[in-house]
Amino acid sequence: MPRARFFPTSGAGDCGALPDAARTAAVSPRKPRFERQLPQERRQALIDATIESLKRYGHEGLSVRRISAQAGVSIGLINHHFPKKDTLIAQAYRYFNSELVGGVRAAALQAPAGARARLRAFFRATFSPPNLDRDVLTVWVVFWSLYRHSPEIQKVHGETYREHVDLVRSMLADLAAEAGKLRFSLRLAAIGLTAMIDGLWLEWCLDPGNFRPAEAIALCESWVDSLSADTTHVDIPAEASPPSR
Amino acid sequence: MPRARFFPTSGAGDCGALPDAARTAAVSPRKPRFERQLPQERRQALIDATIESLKRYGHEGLSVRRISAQAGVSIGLINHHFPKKDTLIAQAYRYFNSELVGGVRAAALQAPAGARARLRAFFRATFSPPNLDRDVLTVWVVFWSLYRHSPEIQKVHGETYREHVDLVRSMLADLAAEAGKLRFSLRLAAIGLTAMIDGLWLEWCLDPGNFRPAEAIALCESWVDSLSADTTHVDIPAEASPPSR
DNA sequence: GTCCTTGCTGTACGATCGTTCAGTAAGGAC
DNA sequence: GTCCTTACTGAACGATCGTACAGCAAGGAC
Repeated sequence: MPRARFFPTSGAGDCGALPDAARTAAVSPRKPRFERQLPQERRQALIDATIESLKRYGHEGLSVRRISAQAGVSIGLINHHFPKKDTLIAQAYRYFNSELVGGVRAAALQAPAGARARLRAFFRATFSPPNLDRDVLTVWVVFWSLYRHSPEIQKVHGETYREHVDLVRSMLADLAAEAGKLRFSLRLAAIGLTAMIDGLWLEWCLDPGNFRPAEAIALCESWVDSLSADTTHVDIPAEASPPSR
Repeated sequence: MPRARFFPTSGAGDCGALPDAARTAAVSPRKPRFERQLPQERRQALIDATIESLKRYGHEGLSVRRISAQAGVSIGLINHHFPKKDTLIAQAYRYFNSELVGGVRAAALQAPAGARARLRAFFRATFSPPNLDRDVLTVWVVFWSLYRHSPEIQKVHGETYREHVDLVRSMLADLAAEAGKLRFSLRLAAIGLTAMIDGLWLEWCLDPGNFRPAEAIALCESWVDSLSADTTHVDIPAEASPPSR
């Protein structure tokens, strides 16, 4: 799956109406009204158009008319390639998430060896484009708003979110192997770091004027510092129903 | 403004159709078809119904038909009390936010004296009902999805979010006065703590099985600990455009 | 060239949306 | 009791939604 394709150059958004010259004077090699594409490619183009439409119009960008206009195709083509609109939405959500998670994962993996270096690269990728983009929040929030009443969206969310947490946890596990016992259990440390990252990302997207990306990175690094500092281990009081994972 | 009114008992949701007995046999003291209310009270009832409708139906709960059904009134009444639907939505958002912020603020203010005690009460209020409720996220996400294209929502968000950040900052200022210099500037410490809180709250609402509220509180307390621990002060490298606040 | 597959178009349909408005009736003033 | 104000109802409007489907046409097979 090719990456870095979030801003498709294909969809012009003003398609559907041909220039007059092409209709009235049907002269010479007669330009075709549309181009056929392989189903697989057309489906990806529709997914790209869906994400772009959400970026532009927010929740109103979810309609088949907006999406088809963005993709430069007719309304009916969506139902030709996807049984229902919801199927397209869910697949767009999956693609959107996998692109973002894949980006930060790749940044972490190709960093110099060592847990701290990998974490640093991970933070830098998280707090820079294309991840740190207000449009990403716009799109994400629309998907979230479908969460409670769409099992498809729930399924996709569960899978991609797990990917993200596992990435964070594996890096913290490496850190623990290098620096000794952490202040929290690995599980809790991953939860806390994920919360810090998500919260900072959310705050920045809502109001980018509040702080600079470098400051967000410094806050994350500092939290990791305090994790591996050899203070007393914190024990959480047990309760009735301990979490399963 | 009375508090603890998030689950109005008024709107039954099945109103609109009267029982047959009340229509056909017009006997005796003839029950009135509806009850007049003061505009102020009816407006609040519609705001309550809006929030309840969003909790139940998510984004689909935004329609005037769902809201009026929830409130047990006719469709036209909404436009009788609010010029446009968006006005009702914005006012519901304001009320929703002020209730939640007001709750945690009250909890912090009536805690025993001392910065740590106030922060502890603040954390406990944040990570317990009615704040820690999946329905709250459902409602919030719908409001967020309107953010980018609604100046009204943006205005309300800016005002109530500022309230929240100011509350966090004042408590951290007290902490600094008691415990000496913090690891970060007051501004950055407030940003980090807010991020940790919001991130944990978000994670829990998306998947309550992941961790217990007590663990979230422990993570927050631990972060405050590391803030006031007298390690070296972290300086963030300056950049081109420093944030204004 | 002709044929055939099928990607693709675009109208049509019923449902639901936000808003309007003419009319009804609740309930206090008197 | 009568009158009057106005909270309230509910049908109707045009716009837009997701989906269905009959027909057009691109472009490879031959």
